[in-house]
Amino acid sequence: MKVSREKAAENREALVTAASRLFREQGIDGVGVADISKAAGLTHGALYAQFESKQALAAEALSQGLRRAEVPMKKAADRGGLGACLDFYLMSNRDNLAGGCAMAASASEIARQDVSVSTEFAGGLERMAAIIEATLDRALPPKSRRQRAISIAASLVGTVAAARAVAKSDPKFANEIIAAARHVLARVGDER
Amino acid sequence: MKVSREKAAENREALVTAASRLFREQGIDGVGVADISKAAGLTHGALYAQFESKQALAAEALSQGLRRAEVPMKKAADRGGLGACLDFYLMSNRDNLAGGCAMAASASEIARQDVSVSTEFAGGLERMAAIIEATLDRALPPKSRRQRAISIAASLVGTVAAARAVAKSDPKFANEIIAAARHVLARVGDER
DNA sequence: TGTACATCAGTGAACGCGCGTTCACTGATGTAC
DNA sequence: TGTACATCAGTGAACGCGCGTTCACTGATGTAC
Repeated sequence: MKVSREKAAENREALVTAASRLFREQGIDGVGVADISKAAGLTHGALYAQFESKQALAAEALSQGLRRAEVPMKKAADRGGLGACLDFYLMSNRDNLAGGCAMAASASEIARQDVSVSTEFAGGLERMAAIIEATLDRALPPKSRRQRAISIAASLVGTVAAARAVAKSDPKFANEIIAAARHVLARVGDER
Repeated sequence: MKVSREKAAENREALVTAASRLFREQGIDGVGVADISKAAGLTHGALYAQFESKQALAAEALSQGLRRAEVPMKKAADRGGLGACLDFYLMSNRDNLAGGCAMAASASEIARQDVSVSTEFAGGLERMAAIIEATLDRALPPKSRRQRAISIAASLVGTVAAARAVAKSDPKFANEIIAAARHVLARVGDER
């Protein structure tokens, strides 16, 4: 049956939020449309009334998930600089894999998705680099600042992805990877 | 029909090699047992005569792929130090995604695989860190050398995974990520 | 304001498809005598 | 060295299952008069 425009908008939001969470927990290929619809309290038919395809939902869910995660990261960066920003990203991902970074959760499967999903990933990485760049010494040449920021952003994503990959067999190694990144990447920002 | 022990060993090797290549090209979840068997010139039944499951094959394929890739990386590290080692890894992965690093190709889907696959990934990352550590200044404290090596290894994997993810929508950004990592990670090794 | 009706978000059965895995069978291999 | 036979790598049909997507239908919503 038809529902009010307001309710339909809520349902759409619920689908995006459920997809965002499930994709971060299990990756895009690891979650089916039935899982997502069920988590949103709807049937899969409703999903196709709102989105053209699973890929279209994936692009929107990735976008929402990344933009939401940027807010506290930006806050940490503004308050405590690069170190606080790195700490926030690495610690929140270590302690909460389910609610963690969507880029780290899906990096190596993006190439198999629609180009719109890749576009959202690229935008997320670009904005993450911008947050990091804002913490770097303003005396550094702009080119160097951008290089460092991009490299730190990609390294953070890779560090969390790698830590999660080894966590299944060797949780101590996973923690060692996170801790090493904390020390090493902070120095990348300080160095002249 | 039965084949000679020698031929059976060759067939097993062909399955592992085909799986290793296909997994690097398309990820573990992106390739089916039919694809692998066909690429090895066999039927899927032969795969199950040699391996207990797709997961068992995946673990062996990951192991083989990583060990083979370490040889030229170690050579580059021995000859040209950290810079040459980074260049080799980043350039060979940028120019040959299909034949590239199995860790970068599968990082974010490892958590969904059997623990044996995670174990192989962890071993590969550990050995990669060892190759990098051997290029670092021997005057540095051992703890710092290991931290740097692990962080660089995880960063390299993440850099290539991120570059591949954005390459589908923004190839120029992909190259920028690779180039930034070249400059920045080399300095992580030099810095006192 | 009240009535008639077109709209369309959501339901749930059904679609074809490819997945990983199983299994009865084949027939060359390799062993026992 | 030659013969008889057990072994077992490989074949290919079949299994159940879950996938993403489609579609006829429902019925409350929201519009037109």
